Amino acid sequence: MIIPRDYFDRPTLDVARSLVGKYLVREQGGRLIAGRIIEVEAYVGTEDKACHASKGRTARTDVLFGPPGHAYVYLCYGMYEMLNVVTEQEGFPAAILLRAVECDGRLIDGPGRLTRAFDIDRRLNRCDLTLGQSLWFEDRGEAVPPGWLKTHPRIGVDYAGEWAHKPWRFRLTTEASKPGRPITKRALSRK
DNA sequence: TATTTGATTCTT
DNA sequence: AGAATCAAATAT
Repeated sequence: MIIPRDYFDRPTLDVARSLVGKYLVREQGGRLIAGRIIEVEAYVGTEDKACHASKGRTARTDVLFGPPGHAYVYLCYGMYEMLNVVTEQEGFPAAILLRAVECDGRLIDGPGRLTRAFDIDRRLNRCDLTLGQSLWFEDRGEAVPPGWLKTHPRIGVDYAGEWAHKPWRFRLTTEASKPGRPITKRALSRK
């Protein structure tokens, strides 16, 4: 089921939590690629100093103030495209950064790697992500086991003072990163 | 108009 | 620890 607009028209932290375990799907020229969402970060309102909207409504941040369910894609560090989905009602700027997905058993870990793997760039900025065209989210009915969703501080936002400490990063514990599975010689030689 | 700075990743 | 690389924000 394609995730509809009203799903994103809710408190951003709620959306972020529930988005983990859902799927990000990319379609272009007949090629379809889908990844289970493993890690996201929430950016909430003008008060949140880590949120780009804290600088006010500019040409760049305008989309954050718009209706939910649209893409906010921007260039970071001159080389990496960052994919976000806008949340909450029109007029309230907030979004969720997609940081990691699991694709065919492979972990694509890092927002820049994710957009590269899915061939996402600024051409998709302001795109409607609820139409099932080019890029959308799917609920495939896979429940996240209780206790497997962990919160952490957001990454790379030290400049945001107090706001940098908020546990607004959400990550799903995966088989690969599960504790209690020490690497053995046998595992290493297995390949 | 000039300089600084990132919601990062890769190499040394 | 530093480079790559550039648009947006900030300083001048």
